[in-house]
Amino acid sequence: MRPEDAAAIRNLPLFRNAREETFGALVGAGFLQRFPPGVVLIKEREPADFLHVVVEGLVEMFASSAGRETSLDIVRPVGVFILAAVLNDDVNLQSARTLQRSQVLMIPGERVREALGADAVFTRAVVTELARGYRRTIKGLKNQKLRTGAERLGNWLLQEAAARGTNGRIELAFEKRVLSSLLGMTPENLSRALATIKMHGVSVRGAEIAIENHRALLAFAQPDPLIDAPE
Amino acid sequence: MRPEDAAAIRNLPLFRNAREETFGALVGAGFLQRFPPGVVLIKEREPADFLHVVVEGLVEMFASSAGRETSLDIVRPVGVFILAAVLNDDVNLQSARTLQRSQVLMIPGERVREALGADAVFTRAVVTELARGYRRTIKGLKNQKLRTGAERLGNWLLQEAAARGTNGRIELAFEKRVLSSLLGMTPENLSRALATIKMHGVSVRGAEIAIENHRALLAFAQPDPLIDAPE
DNA sequence: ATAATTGCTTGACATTTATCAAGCGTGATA
DNA sequence: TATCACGCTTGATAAATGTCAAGCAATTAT
Repeated sequence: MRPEDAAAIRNLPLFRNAREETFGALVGAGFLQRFPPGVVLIKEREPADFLHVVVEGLVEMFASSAGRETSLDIVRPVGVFILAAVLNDDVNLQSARTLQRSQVLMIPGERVREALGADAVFTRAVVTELARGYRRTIKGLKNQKLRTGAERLGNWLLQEAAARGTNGRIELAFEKRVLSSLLGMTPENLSRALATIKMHGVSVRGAEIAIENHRALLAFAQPDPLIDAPE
Repeated sequence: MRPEDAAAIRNLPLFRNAREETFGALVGAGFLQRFPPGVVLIKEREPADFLHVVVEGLVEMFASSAGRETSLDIVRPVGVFILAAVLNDDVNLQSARTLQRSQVLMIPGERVREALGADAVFTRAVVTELARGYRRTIKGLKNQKLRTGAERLGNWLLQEAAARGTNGRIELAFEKRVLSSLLGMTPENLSRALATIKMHGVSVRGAEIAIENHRALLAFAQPDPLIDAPE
């Protein structure tokens, strides 16, 4: 592991204030692996044996049922996934696959659960991280139940633009079909939603999306901090 | 507080193995209050000052945005709500209102956060409870994104019947409009979904619903443990 | 360079869900 | 008992979303 990667992981809220031995034990027991795009890292229904940390790249969380599939989250560096399943030593509710060439640190779940008993500061960080993930998911549920597809798209664009601080210019880091699934619609409907949203201050050319008229998009999307503010 | 109520709370996974002083400090600092039906206990957007424990009755968690409203969960005795917001000392993402005459224990959030540092066993229980709530919400999101309204209804009925062990006979404990909102549809559409589902082994008479043909309902609803199993 | 693959878009249509309006039935109230 | 209020149901219609099919455009492979 490159020192800068170790530093980035150490800087995660989850590890930032953990004792040095805790961090060492967790990362020391972990495997840092590189994966090409499109690799399935974990499958729903299987036991959550490892806590995963996305060090580099991009990972899609998704789930299937009765022949349908949906994307639930995109994990960017440096982010963690299946923490809840690991802590409760339970099966995965989601699958994960790489969207780009990615580097992932896998820490044995057993070690994570051990660390809980040994390091109170780490435990407190786990509580905070879990609570955050919980609240993120509640926001996702509200987003899904209270909005139409086009509105979800509009708010997603506003969030992305705000997160990147790139003055309303967004370059999609993954396929539109993934975005459509994340937003809870079909690829066809994302195309149409993008067409609709062009009338509300957005321009689209391929993977390049730009918010030309911020005010107009705000009026259309009606963002709500209790759904859209980063958790 | 009646001794049997204290015992019921003590028996919550959250408190079961906590140290006696922890439990005493938390419950001692709390207020046990009775409310008639329809009372709003907490409002979204407001700081989460108290951890709430439903000792008796029934509480609906709901949220609004841009003029729309949806129900997110029903909390039964003995259940806890807004744990995540309390732990992160953040605002509520949901509102809560009583559906029946209810008895609610309110524990100051400050005390809960203090107890986190003082009692490792309690902290571990908080981690487990949070992880459980997290996973429950992910299941809710999958339910919403991967199914039609009628399918959600079918699976809700199967869950209820299984939870009560009442041989497929379900008596609704709250209005159908609440159920419709919980299932992510309008009251009108719940009526239609109930009509549809009569063709799949279910009979309805007012608030009395019965699964007459379990096999047929299973075939229609296609329950999935990764969505429907209790967490 | 050409061909083939792939993802995206568009159109036509079906299904699902929401909205608006009217009517029904039960339980509460006078 | 009669009336009223309320929640639920049903019908008609509209909006949102999904499906199927065809075509387009950019990228990849040959």
